[in-house]
Amino acid sequence: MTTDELSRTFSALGDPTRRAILARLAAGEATVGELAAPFDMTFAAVSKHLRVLQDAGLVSRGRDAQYRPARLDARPLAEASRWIGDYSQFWDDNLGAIDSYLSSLQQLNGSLPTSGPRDRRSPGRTTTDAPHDKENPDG
Amino acid sequence: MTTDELSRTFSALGDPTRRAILARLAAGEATVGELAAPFDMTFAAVSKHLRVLQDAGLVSRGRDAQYRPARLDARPLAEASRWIGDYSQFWDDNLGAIDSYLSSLQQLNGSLPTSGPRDRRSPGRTTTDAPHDKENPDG
DNA sequence: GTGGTATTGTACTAATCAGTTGAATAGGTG
DNA sequence: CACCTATTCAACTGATTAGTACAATACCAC
Repeated sequence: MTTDELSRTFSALGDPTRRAILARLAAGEATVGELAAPFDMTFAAVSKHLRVLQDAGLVSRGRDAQYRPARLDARPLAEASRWIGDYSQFWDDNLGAIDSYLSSLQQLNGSLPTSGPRDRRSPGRTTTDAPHDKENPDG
Repeated sequence: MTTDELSRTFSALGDPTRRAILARLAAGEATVGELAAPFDMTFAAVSKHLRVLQDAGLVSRGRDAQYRPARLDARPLAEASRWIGDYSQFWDDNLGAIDSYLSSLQQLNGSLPTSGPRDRRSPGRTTTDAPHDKENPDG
């Protein structure tokens, strides 16, 4: 189903059990049994979570006798962090970006006190497909 | 059903349509119609995506006549970024943390060439519940 | 080889999800 | 008022997900 890397990463992180597994793996590699211990869950369920993390590239597995130790692979996290980082201006820049964008538009428009640019009263759609003033963070 | 904030945020980000919506909203608030335009999808579907983003706190809605303009709210992204940031040592620290952890354990163990600490040959589980050398990033 | 431990595969269930269609609501315009 | 636009609600479908139980596999020790 050709789900992109970023989607798999974020989806994998969307489950608290999987985040806890990653947290555990941050302290070093661990077996399924060790990973399953804190949870009220069968080994098979944890094994499935590991499979999801593995498909997202967040975990790689080894082999040591019966054991298949899992270890953290943080590279996809770096990519996810980079994606989120593209929005950092919207929380650490005191929302300056939004404000300046809106005020620049209201300057052109002269009306509409709080709600920004609403101009289309005709069915013909203005070509508002990609009005990004920076490149689309989604790639 | 009592899904935590972080899970909702990451799950919301796990869909490329929703990420594209956020990317569009980074350029300023937009109506459902505007947001739906680039997608081969009904308005209702986009409306549902917006509901998910809203439940994750990533989007807030306004009211302007028939329009319910959506605008980006990046605060949950900051939290998500902070969570991922707890793992940044594992990608920008040249994997030093993992290496030092493993070598310190092998130093204690003296055997097991590549696979780290595998010691439990008895069913009694060693209390390996929370062996973090930093506090659990999951809270 | 037999038995024990660790892990995964298979088959199943209940819940959630992404999407649809079509009706309903809310508001502006003639 | 009737009509049009924008959006959401309700009901439905097909796919995915998180979990289970149990069998199968892989490996080690005796």
